[in-house]
Amino acid sequence: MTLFDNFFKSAFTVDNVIFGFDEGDLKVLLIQRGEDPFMGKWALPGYFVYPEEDLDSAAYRVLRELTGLNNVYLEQVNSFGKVDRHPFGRVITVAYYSLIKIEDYKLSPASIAQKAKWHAVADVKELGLAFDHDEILKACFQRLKLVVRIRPVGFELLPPRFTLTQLQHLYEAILETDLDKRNFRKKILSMNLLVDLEQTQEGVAHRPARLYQFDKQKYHEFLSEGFSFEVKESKKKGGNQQSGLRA
Amino acid sequence: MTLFDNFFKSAFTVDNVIFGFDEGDLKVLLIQRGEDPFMGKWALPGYFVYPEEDLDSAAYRVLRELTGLNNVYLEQVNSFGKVDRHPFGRVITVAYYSLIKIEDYKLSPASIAQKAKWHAVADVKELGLAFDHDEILKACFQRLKLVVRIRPVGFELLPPRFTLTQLQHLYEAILETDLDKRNFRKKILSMNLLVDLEQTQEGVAHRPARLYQFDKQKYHEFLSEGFSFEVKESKKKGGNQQSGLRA
DNA sequence: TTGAATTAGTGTAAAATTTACACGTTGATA
DNA sequence: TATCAACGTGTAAATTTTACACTAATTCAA
Repeated sequence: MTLFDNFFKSAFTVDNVIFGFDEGDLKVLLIQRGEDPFMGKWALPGYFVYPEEDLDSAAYRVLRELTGLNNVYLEQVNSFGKVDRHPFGRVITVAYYSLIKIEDYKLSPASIAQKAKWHAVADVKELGLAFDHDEILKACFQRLKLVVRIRPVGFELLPPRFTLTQLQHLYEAILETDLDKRNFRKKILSMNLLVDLEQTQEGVAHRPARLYQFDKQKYHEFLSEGFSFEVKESKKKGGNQQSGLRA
Repeated sequence: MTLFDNFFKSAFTVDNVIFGFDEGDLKVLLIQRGEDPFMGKWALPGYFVYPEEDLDSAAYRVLRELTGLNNVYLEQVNSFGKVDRHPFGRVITVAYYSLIKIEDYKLSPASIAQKAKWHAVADVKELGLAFDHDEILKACFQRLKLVVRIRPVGFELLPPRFTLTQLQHLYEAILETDLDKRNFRKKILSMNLLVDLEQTQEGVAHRPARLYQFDKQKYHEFLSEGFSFEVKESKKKGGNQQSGLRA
């Protein structure tokens, strides 16, 4: 309550949906509120935007303080500003989502203080988050579903070495669907973004899978070329082109 | 300057990129600033968000006051909050874009007072907008390019009756590309959203084109079904599915 | 009245992409 | 050494996308 006095009638915050991937599940890092409103409830990590701070910087700050990580993928999604979304006053929040490698996450003082914990996204529906955070999570998850079709997000979410099955499970978790193994592999390998490490898993009670890593070089080429929604250039000199109209 | 005193150190605004389509060009409604900063420069219409007003409502209000229109397509895109984006203080703005039928737009007192004028989007680059409005316009235009692939935006931007060539020009303007006439028609007509009015243009100095209108019924079915990014359901009972991974 | 100008309207074949689908392989373990 | 569990692989059909060029309808000017 005290903080609000510093922020006039309305306040400006960022909330961050931090996605990770582990044990076949897409997860989100939540904190447990230690004060009213919504004491004891799970919520998205977020904080006020300082007067001399850009929005993106604020989102990075929240992420860094909680996870110790920086230089990760972070994207603004939407703003949420319903008049009554915070019971104590007018609070407008800008929602971000970020993708991190869950194994890189270490318990920080902030994460302990805020009782941060990973939750499977699928389980959060029943949990019921504080404020309008269910809605924010939904919007960010939706956005991730879009982005996964354009950007190879595995690079951001998986450990350096991974199997194709792990990658497939990641896509299945994000898209909330089953994928055909052979078609998935065909597609992914045809993108030429993966390097076959010619190593195999160890210590699994079945045929061990090959390990792959992302080709960082090609990944960045990929992003700079084909991004910003490919309208394929025609081969003709005249520049006749054709659009999908519907993907 | 006086207004800022009412809004403490930081202020929240909405800015609205109002798109229209006319004479083969995608246009945007700009106002000419009558005061500092950026006096005389063109800018996006926008205004402060009132304390008791939702963000969307504020965006609608800006749109309504300027155009007299309501019940149009309006979508939030992003927030812009760089510390120095406004020379007089911290102003965080939420950007919206809306699609209107340019022929429905009537001069309002507000549009006269603010010297509102339609500009071809292509020409705005050279114009140079106030604040970071070039960036905002770019983000909204980009978003429109995405949305046009999923949602038949012609419904929002064209007059009730139109020719297929007009529709094609609209898509070409948005996608900034040329489309093949036959392929375009094939695609559009296969969507089954158009009604052939069995009328033709009049008063044109060439073969007159057929007129079409959107089938409002099917348009709404279309939006409720296939929207929110179609992951096609498999025909199998088991639920095996296949994604594009890359549109 | 005629032909020149201008835009409308139409189909097909090749290429590329997507989809559906099943079984032998490998290594661990009991 | 047999069983278990997940790995890894190819092909054919269906669908979608792409490339491409001429005739039709109307106005206008000679």
